[in-house]
Amino acid sequence: MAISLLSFPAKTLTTTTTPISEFPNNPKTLILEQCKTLNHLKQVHAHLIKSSLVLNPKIAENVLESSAILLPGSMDYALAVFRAIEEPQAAAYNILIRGFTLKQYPEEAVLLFKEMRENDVEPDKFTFACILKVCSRICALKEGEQIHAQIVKFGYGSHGFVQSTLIHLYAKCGKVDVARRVFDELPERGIISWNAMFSGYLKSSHWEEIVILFQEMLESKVGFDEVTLTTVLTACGRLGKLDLGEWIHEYIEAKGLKDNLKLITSLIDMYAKCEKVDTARKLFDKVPRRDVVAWSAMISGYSQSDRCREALNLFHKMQMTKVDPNEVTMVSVLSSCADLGAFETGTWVHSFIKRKRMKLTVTLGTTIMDFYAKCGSIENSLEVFEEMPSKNVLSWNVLIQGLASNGQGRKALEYFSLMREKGIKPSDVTFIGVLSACSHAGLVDEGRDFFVRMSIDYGTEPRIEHYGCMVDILARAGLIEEAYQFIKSMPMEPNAVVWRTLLASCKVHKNIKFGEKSFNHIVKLDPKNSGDYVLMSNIYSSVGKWEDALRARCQMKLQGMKKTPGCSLIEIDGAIHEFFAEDNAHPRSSEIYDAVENMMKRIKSSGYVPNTAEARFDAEEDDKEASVSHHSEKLAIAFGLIRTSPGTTIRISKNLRMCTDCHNATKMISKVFHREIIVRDRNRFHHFKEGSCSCNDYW
DNA sequence: TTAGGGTTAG
Repeated sequence: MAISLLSFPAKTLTTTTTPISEFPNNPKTLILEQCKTLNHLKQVHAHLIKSSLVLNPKIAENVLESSAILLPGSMDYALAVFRAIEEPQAAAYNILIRGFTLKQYPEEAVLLFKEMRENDVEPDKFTFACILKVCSRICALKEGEQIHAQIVKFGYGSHGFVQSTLIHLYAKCGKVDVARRVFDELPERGIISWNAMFSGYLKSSHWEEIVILFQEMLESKVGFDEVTLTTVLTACGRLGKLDLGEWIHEYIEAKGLKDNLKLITSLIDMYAKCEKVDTARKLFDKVPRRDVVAWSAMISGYSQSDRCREALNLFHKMQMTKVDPNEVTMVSVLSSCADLGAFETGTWVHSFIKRKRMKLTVTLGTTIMDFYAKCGSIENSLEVFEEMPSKNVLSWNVLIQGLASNGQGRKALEYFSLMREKGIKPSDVTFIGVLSACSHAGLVDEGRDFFVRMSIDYGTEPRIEHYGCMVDILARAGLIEEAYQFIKSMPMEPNAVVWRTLLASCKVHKNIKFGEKSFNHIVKLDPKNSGDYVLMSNIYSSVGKWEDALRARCQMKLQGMKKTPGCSLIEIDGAIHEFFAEDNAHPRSSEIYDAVENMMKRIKSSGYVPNTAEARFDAEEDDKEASVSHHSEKLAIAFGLIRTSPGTTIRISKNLRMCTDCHNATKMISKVFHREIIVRDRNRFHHFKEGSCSCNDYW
C-alpha cells in the first residue's frame, strides 16, 4: 500500500542520520520513512548500490521520486540518479518531468521530454498529461501542438486526463477556439473536460460562453461539481447575472457546500459585482476562516462599488487578524485611496508594500502610479513608473493621463513619444490621454494632428470619447463654433457628454448662443442632470442676464431636480473629513466657520473680490457673499489651515468642478498663507501656489 | 505517478 508523506508527522522523523542495516521488502516505504534530508537519501542510495538493488528499475524509480519530488531543493541529485539508470523508461522520465515542473524548471522538463523522444522511449498517458501541464504553464504553444500530434499517434487522444490538459493548454495560450474544438470533438465528456473548458473561457474572459456552456452542461445530464460552480459564479459576477448566481447560492445552501471557501469567495464576489455588496458582506461575515482571497474579494467589492471608505475600514479590520494582505489586496486598497484622494493613507500603504517586500507586479505598480497621480503627486507617480520592473500599456496610459490632468500636457506628449520609441503599441485609451493632454495644455494643432493620425498611423478608430476630447480641445481654445460644427459632423450620434463638454466651454468663454444650442441638445438626451441647468444658469449670470439665469434654475426646480451638493474631502492624520456647502455637521464646525471668516478677511485685504455670480439663487443678495464663502472647498481649506502645520501642502478632492469664486479665492489663499493647495475637481487638478494655478485659469 | 476553481489597475 502506498504511504503518503502526510501520514508521517514531522516529529516522528529523525533529523540525525540513522545507520541502515536491513532493507524491508518495499524500499520506498523505507525511503519515505527515513529520508528527510538529502543526506539520508544518499545513505539509502549507497546501500542500494552496494546491494545492487538499484539495478531493479522499480527501486531506482523510488530513489528518483524521493530526490526529485519528495525532497525539496535542487534537481541535481535526481538528475545524477537518472543518468545512472541504464535504459530509463517512461516511468523514470515522468518522475523527472514532474520534478522539474514542481520545482519551477518547466523548460528543463520540455528538454527532457525531447530527449525522451530522441531516445525512442515510448511515452505513456502520464507523460502526456505531465508535459502538457508544463507547456500550458509556460505557454509553449508550438511544443504543445507537436505533443498533441504525438498524442493522436500513440492513441491517447481519448484519454480523459490527456484531453482536459490539452483543452487547458490551448485555452491558456490564448487559443480558446482550438480548445473548444478539442472539447467539441471529445467522444465522451466528463465533468473534468467541461471544467477545463470553463477554465479556458475564464482565463480569456469569455464570460457569456461560460453561462451558455453551463446551460448545455445542465442539459447534458453529466452533472457538475464545486469547481464548475466556482467558475460559473465568477462569470455571473462579470455579467451581472444575479438570477443565475442566486440559483447557485440556493444550490450551495441546499447541498451544504458552505465549507468550500473558494466557492463561498466566488459567491461573495458575484454578489459584490451584481451591486449587492451588503449581501456579499453578510456572507463574508459568516465565513469562519477567511483567507487572503476572501478578504481581498470583499475589499475589492467595496472598492468597485464606489464604497471606498468601507473598503479602507475593512482593510483596517483585516490588519487586526493574522491574515497577511497580498499584492491583490493592496491594489483594491490603493485604488480606494486614489478614489478618495486619501494621500496620507495611500502613502502609508505604499511604504507598507515596500516594508513587506511585496512584488511590484505590473498591476500593483500601475495602481500605485495611479494613486499618486490622482492625489496630484505626479512626481511620485513618475518615480514608481521608473522603478517598475515591467510595465504594460496600462502603465503608460496612467502616466500620460496623470501628467495631462496635472497640467503637464507637454510632458505627457513627450512620454507618448518615448512609448513609441520603446515599441509599445498605444491603445485607444492612450489617445484619450494624449488628446486630453493637448486639451489641458491648449495644444490645438497637435490635438487635431493626433486625432487624424490615431486612425491612419495607429489603426485606432476614434470612439465617441475621442470625439469628446476633440470638442474639448477646440472649445477650450475658444473655437466654439468650430467645435459645434465638429459635433455636427460626427459619424455617430453625439451623446449628452459631448454636448456637455461644449456647454462647459461656453461657460468659460461666456458664449450664450452655443451654450443654449448645447443645452437644448442635452435636455433631450439626459433631462435629469441638474448640473447642466446650473451650468446654463451660470453662463447667463456671467454676462449679467439674471432673469435668464433665474429661469434656468426655476426650470430645474420645476422638474423636481436639486443641484448636486458640492462635497469636498480632506484627509488629516489619516482620517477623511467631508464637507458640504454651508455644512454644520462637522464636530468642530464653529471653529471652522471662524477660520473661514478669518481666511476670507485676510485674502480680501490682499485684493480678493468675491464673485457671487455663481451663488445660490435662493439667497438674498446680501447673503450671496456669505453663501459662496461657505462653499465646501473653502470649508475644507480652512479646516486644513487650522489642522496642519504651516507650510504643509493642503490636498482637497471635490465632486464637482470648482466655481470661479473658489478658484480666485484659493489662488489668493495660497499666496497669503504660503501654502501649496492641490484641488482635484471632477475634471482635473489645480495646483495652487503663490497666487497662481497650474490650470492657468482655464478649466 | 496524471486534471480543473475564488480576489487586482487605466
